[in-house]
Amino acid sequence: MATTPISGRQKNRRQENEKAILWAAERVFAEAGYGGATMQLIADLAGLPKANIHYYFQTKEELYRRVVSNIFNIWLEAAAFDETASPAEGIGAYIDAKMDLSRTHPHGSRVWASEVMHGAPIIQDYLEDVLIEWTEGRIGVIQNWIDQGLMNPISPRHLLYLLWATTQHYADFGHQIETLNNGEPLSDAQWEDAKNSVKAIVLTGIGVTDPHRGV
Amino acid sequence: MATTPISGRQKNRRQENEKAILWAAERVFAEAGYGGATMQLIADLAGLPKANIHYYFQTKEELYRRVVSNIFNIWLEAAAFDETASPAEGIGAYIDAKMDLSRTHPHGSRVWASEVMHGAPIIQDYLEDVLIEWTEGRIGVIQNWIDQGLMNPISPRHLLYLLWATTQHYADFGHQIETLNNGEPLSDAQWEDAKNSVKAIVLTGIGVTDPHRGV
DNA sequence: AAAGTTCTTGACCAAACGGTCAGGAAACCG
DNA sequence: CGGTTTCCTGACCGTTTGGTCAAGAACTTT
Repeated sequence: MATTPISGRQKNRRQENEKAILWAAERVFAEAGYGGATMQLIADLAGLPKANIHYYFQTKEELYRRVVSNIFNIWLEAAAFDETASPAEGIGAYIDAKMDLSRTHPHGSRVWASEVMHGAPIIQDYLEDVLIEWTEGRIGVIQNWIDQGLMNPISPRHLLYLLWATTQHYADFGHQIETLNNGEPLSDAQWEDAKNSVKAIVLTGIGVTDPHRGV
Repeated sequence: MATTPISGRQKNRRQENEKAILWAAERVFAEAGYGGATMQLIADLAGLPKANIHYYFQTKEELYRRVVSNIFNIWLEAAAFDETASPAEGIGAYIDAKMDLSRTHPHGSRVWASEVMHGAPIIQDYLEDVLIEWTEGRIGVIQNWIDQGLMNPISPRHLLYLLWATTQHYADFGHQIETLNNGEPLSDAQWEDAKNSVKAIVLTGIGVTDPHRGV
């Protein structure tokens, strides 16, 4: 009775090992890039022999693809906005959500950025399917807001690019930001400051003022 | 007399070869990352045997360092703003200049982004010396504008980050933007559109309106 | 034209890479 | 328990990598 014979012990182990490998792979791919990452480094960080990594993920590319698609799904699920909200609420909440993602998932953001920067050789299909559809949906929402006179008539597409660029910058260029912050990571207060600054510029820029603040 | 025996023929050749190698290296590093780039690929693209590359640049790291520092210098020289201009003129021109750089030097921008994203292992000294100084100077300029009441009191630092992020996004994520543009590169008109959209959001966002346009 | 310097290059390493495999250990199931 | 499947891993392999080298070609200088 000391060792409770849990049914599905193997299944648990499998999940844990896959999780550990994906966790390690995300970090190694983020720090070294796809080409610079080695299966040995991933194995060491995951605390498993290299051959075991290949038992769960047959090739480096398969492992990488899993890492990238995980990130993409997190990003899609965690951050969206729809037409039920006002522009100030919708875009404000989107900025908050994406800034939080940059803080909690910086490695993932960097893997994604690296992949896109190098021409998206592995996940081009994601771009062409899911991302195009998502983007066109959001452009429609913003255009509706404009048509209803709820915000300035700026190009929805370029507004989206500005939002992506700015929020992800805090993850992708986190090292540069840290260097410009005396080598220290941003504190809680500094993250709040960053979020508020971005929201102040963008919400004013599109002609909606934060309803909870006078100027 | 058919072949004019130019003195310094070797010197010319040296310059041309170094130029060709740096040109090729910038592209290969941008497309494959530091780890994924191979000296053989660079050699092939430069049209020289691999051993010759090593004659001009002893190691891969030395070549890479030259590429990155070239980019950094172009970026510093081509884009700046000082207090002689108004915020609208200064920041507007800065956006124009950086957007143009993103269009004309996308590879360089990507190499720089990759390097910073992976923790700046090679050019950390640049970040700590030149970039910190440059940034603090620009923050001072913006703070002066704010103190004189010429623009809204937003955080100069986060405004800079937003400007860097947004303008460089058009180079670093150019592939994604292209995919979202039916696989076509942005046309001249679309680039103008992008520049105007960014300027419209940012200049309105900081409380200065483009003097040459009514709302 | 001879001597000296710089440049060029095919052939060649040692090291590191992604991936394989056989055979043993552990867990599951009847 | 015994049979079957799943999991684990040290040793190994072919390939590619960054880098070297020696011998010759090209250019410069005297």
